[in-house]
Amino acid sequence: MPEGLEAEIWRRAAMPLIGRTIECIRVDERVAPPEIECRLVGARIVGVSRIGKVVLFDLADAVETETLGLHFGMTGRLIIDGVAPIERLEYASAADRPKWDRLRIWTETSVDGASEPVALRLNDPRRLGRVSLDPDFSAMGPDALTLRRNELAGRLRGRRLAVKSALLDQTIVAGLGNLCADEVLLWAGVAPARPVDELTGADVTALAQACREQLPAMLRRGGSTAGRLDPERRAAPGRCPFDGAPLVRSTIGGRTAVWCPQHQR
DNA sequence: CGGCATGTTTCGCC
DNA sequence: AGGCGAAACATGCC
Repeated sequence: MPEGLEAEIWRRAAMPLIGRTIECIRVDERVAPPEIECRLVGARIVGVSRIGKVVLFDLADAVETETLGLHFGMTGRLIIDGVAPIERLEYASAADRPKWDRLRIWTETSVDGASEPVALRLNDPRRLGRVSLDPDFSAMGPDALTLRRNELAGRLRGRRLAVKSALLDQTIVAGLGNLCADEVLLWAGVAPARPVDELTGADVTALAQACREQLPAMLRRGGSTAGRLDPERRAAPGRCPFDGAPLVRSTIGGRTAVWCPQHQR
């Protein structure tokens, strides 16, 4: 479930780390560069930002490194000072086993305490998440939360893939995952399998508007599972929350799409 | 036990 | 060459 909305929740939760110095690091070398330890110990966290689904820690005094990037994959979650801002990840284990920690960072304030909570833990059972140094975002599309109609139109120009596949392509729009993509299509009234070269100008406008209006609303309510198509409704598609027509489940781009054939065209 | 799952990367085919 | 779809990745859970 970690989509851009979850990354934004974690970014905000990580703000208290700003100003702290990294004292100790442990990584799972299968998902993180081994040199991270010698490069980052002694560095200071000077900012926390987000691009799409990636949380970024801006560093000062690190060795040949500006930024630490956290990619959560399908089941990664962030724990800051022992607190998980998102306790339950949909489709992921509810457990939090230490053996699933892929990155641990201790800072000076966290080493002090008797209980010694780790300042930052990336806990990921399925190990599809990644830790990166100075990640390259040159190909990344505009962020979904602030997407403008013209930005979307520009990124879709010359393409013919299904609109849902386009929304999930991070080089077209950054931050949307499977749940948010379905939610945006539901609000915009666009069928997920529609090829993008057949979309009208009004469709593109509606898609961008659905992103700008619905994604922040979902963020306030708790993330990508806080939409009209909640996980229960996805699992056993009931009726469309807008018009009551039976919802349909289909596979597009290898992912499950839930949509309403009545009003999504 | 088999099937399914939020994401990204890789492969092979036009 | 590059767009696109399918498969692969890894692993827990129902």
